Amino acid sequence: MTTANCPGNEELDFRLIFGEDGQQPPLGPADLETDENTSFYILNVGQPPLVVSQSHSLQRHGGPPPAISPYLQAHHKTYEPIYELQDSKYTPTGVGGGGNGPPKTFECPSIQITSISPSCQQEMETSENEMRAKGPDGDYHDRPLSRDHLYLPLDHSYRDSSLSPSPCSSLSSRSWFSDASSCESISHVYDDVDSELNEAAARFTLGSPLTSPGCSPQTGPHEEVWQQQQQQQHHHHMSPCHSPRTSVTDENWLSPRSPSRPSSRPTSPCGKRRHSSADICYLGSLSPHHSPTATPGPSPRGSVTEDTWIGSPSMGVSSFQCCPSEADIPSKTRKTSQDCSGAIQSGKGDLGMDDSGNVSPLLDSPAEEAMHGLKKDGSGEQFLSVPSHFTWNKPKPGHTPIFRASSLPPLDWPLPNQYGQYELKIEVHPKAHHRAHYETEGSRGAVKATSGGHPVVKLVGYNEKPVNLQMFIGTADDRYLRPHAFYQVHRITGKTVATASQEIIITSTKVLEIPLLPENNMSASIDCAGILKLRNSDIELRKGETDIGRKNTRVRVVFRVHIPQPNGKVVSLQTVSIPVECSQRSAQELPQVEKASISSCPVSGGEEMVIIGSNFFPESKVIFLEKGPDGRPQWEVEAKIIREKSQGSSIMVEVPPYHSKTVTSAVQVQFYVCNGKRKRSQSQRFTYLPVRVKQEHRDDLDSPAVPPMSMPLVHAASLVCTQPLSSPEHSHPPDGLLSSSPRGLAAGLHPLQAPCAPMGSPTLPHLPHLQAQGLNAPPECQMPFHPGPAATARLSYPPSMTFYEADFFCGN
DNA sequence: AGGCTGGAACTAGTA
DNA sequence: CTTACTAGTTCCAGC
Repeated sequence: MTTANCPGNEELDFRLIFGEDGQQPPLGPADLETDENTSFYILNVGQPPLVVSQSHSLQRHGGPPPAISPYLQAHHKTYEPIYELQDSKYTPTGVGGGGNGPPKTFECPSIQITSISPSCQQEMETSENEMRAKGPDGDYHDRPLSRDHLYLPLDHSYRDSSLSPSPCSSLSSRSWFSDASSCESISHVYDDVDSELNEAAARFTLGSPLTSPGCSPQTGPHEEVWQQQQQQQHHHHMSPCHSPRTSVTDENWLSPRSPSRPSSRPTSPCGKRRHSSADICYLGSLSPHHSPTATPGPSPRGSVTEDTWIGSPSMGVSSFQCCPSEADIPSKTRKTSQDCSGAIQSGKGDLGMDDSGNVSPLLDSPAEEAMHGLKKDGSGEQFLSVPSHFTWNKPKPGHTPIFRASSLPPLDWPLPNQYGQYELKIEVHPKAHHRAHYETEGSRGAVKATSGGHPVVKLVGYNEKPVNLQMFIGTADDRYLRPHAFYQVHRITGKTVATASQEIIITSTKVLEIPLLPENNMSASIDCAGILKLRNSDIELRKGETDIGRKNTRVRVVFRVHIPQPNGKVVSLQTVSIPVECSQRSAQELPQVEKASISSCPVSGGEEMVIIGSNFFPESKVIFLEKGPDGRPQWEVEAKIIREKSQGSSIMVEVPPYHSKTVTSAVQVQFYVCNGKRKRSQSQRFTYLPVRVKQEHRDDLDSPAVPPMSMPLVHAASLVCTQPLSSPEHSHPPDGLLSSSPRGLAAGLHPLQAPCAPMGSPTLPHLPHLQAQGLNAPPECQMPFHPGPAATARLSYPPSMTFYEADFFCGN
């Protein structure tokens, strides 16, 4: 969807599409309130409440419509056709569809392009013919596709195509999206569907996956759903497209690759596909033998069946994203951010498009922009960034995490980890390294904890009945937390796995659902979740994908729960793990900072700071830097390493003096450990304090009220004076700044005086987006948070020295 | 036999 | 244009 640099393509003028300023059109999903009064998912209200068919393909093959989780359904944001059960309970409805009367969905804010690249026309015609061939009885409408409309990918087309069994897909979504349609129609539809929403909410409460499969053997909607989900999985296993390596697992089924690819190493001996035009010009082809993505050949893994391709939610859009122009080339490899400030660089992240294309929360604060800028600075990686004036609506600070059961928040929607008496906490965090496996590999096992066990997640404050813990793989960059484009959670099964789980797809992201049972104290050991790496080339070729895969190998594990409330609504909480490095190479080579002894010091510098981490070598350097608004370093200095007090897992440095001694407020800078060119740790935040703040800060640091095991994070102290709290949406603090104890902040306390709340604790309900950025600290500091005893002993650190968790700021 | 691991070969892309 | 390097992906072998 990147259009800024599409010579062969007609440029999209988003200002025209979304109105001036890039504002989204009225009633765009993200624009809708999420409170009790409205739903930002109104677009899906027309969907069948409980069971919907998942994919075109399944239907096309005459198979029964597999069930999907109500969660899944609820998450289907719907720029999609309405489906009706195949057994004549449901058939696609929508404009031109088999339904009589108007569709009960809302037109999405799809982007329409008023021309089509000639190079794609032929394929378009082919596709069109196929579409027509389906006829009204099929999933497609006989209404010819409008060539005058190019439906850009809603987002994550790869995942949409490959992952989602969602009914949302689809071809019909194009037809359904009438030429004449617009969001204007929402208003009159909404009234009609409101009651349906309520109904769906009621059903959710009764029959949602909140009831785990392992729970009471009651029959009912939930059990039905579970069974249907099992059937669904079974169905996929019965897919005609089997992997030569393994059976068709969910993973395979979710694979983006076309079944027609002859080899898992499709092109070069190493399977690297080139971004050739031949690969690129796939658009418009709806042939089941042609991947909607650029993958030219079949996958031996049989990853994606014809069914999944056809039924993929993005088919309705991505396959018609014509124009094999530069837009098809991995846009991340282009350094455009500087050049096209006037043009919109689109894509999931940058435009704030969420998984299904919804305009989603986009953090657009100055700080956020600064963070965007930070990326540009990287040596070699220049990420497309969002011009500051293209800021979509985002969740309003202060939103409560209360949602209708039928309109659960998108996966990239910020959620607190605590609300009221509820708290979702990660009691044991995953290890900082987990080598993800490729599709061409076997599983590399479940994510483990440092202790050797597995991550443990617990829901505190609710013990009434089972709820499902959702888990997915999120990003770990400096932008807002969202599903990771290049990694998916992978369900691990086997005798070594004790925790039940099931996979569902939520807007093209694989989500593992794990029951939290009262008998287990609403706690679960996550021994059933591995991480699958998707090939960068597959992802980057997606339309609309702006995340770059290269060196984007860090993830965070995201956990969510939706706690049912008596009123039929749910409280949605989310917590995220520490960043997890998933690359073999990176894990071996990149230095990693786990914690530091101090988070700040006076501008005069000179204090000793011990950095604890891994992959520290004698040649390692510690660099302090400050970046300007454009993300470029304005000040950079190497800290003096005290070699005699450094060793393998720790480095002691002398904090260099700040370049200006006259600052009147705290200054946020960064430091990182560098093992050489391109071998940097993640940047860590550090704060230089003006003199007047110093004493106060030191007092706090020395305060015995701060228990070693529950130490606020490194940057906590920096929050004191740097960011106004009154309007975080307007003065978005940098990520690290978000991590201070909201509890303390909310209470007006110095962060270090506050109890140790997880970073981003929802006790600051007006800062939900902060937590969503994923920089909340390990709630209970499972990481070695206390002063490392060994290190302390060996290196004779001051007894009072306390280490602060690295905040894993990714501002490289 | 199959899953899990660690290691490394190999290649495309980049500097 | 060539070369060296980097990082991603695949394969192999062992447990």
